[in-house]
Amino acid sequence: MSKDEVLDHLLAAFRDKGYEGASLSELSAATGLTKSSLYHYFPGGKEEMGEQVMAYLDQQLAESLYQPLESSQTPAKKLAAMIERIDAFYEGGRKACLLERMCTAADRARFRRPLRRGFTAWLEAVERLCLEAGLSRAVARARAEDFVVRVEGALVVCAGTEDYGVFARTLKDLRRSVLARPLPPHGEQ
Amino acid sequence: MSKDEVLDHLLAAFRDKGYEGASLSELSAATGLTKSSLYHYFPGGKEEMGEQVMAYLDQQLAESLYQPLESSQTPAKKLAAMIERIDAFYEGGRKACLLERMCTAADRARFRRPLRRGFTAWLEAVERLCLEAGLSRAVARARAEDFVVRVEGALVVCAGTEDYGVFARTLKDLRRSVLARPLPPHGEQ
DNA sequence: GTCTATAATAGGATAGAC
DNA sequence: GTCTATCCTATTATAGAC
Repeated sequence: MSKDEVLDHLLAAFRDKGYEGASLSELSAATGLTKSSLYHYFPGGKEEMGEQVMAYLDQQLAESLYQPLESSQTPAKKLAAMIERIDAFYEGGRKACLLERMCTAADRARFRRPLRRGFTAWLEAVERLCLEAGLSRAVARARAEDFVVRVEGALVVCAGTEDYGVFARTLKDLRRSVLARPLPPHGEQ
Repeated sequence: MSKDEVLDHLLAAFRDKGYEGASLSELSAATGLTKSSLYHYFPGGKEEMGEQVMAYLDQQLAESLYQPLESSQTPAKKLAAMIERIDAFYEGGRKACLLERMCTAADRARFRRPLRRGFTAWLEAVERLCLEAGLSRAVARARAEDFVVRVEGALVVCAGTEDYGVFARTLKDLRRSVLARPLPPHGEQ
């Protein structure tokens, strides 16, 4: 079995159970490898597994989410494509976000940097797209932040309520609003 | 020590470390009680602690967040007051949400119901406020969902990036937008 | 109601054969 | 590279004294 296949299974396990919630026995079952074999791949034990899984996710997201944003398509089409990939990646809100799950274990120093890196890579990718669509730096930054905030929040609310319509509605609204021209503020009663 | 004081400390521990991440030793240290004393309060062990902590949170939120929404103030003032309490409760994004943390442990049947209950109570409270402000049922429902989604998402992004400005900006935008009259859609390039 | 002491188990990790 | 067998520690949980 290739390293990437192992990482795929570990990623799924950490994402479903959380870092502390996924025991070595479960990680062993998830990969089909014995604990000892896991230690062959990851001499640093569970922490190294978590670390490498985060690096693996980072690479996966760069390939499937961020690089397509650098293509020569229109910003609107690239936004729609990214949102579609996000929907598929999180299976319509049924799968949690690894980054969110790893926040719980952020007291472990090894995870703080990759965590921040994971979020900022995403934020910056969306911000670049907004800039390309002609939004100002300040608006682009705010829209990117709102985008990531709402995707993460929708995943949490889906997990808590088991109402996966939340994710669909959130993505639909983001598709509509992220690149829209900013409006002058209006009276809000 | 009163039961509520014990629950306060347990709530903080579960919120900071997550359900699996908070060991009995830590819960013991957090409360100042020995493990055995904890079992006196919670014969069902750690699961019962988690269960009762969720019920305790439910009651706290009802008192401090939802009941004030039933007062005779204007909707705008009640919204501002709730957002201020949310800001204080989560310490400007520095404290996680217990509900979010418990989602990881949702495979334990005992937590699924209180989790859903916790989220729906919040959703319904905001929805009632939106209705009171004259929004249609459909818009009120969507605004409430967006409200909870964005608060939860902002907490996640804060935890991941350690940039607590995200929480402040999210709350500021919610204060402005939640009760605003809906606009007719406009061309979005 | 709080403690000391201890059980029983599961967790993470290692040694060494093949 | 994968396995069996094993170690040590931490974890959840209980018994029983005060």
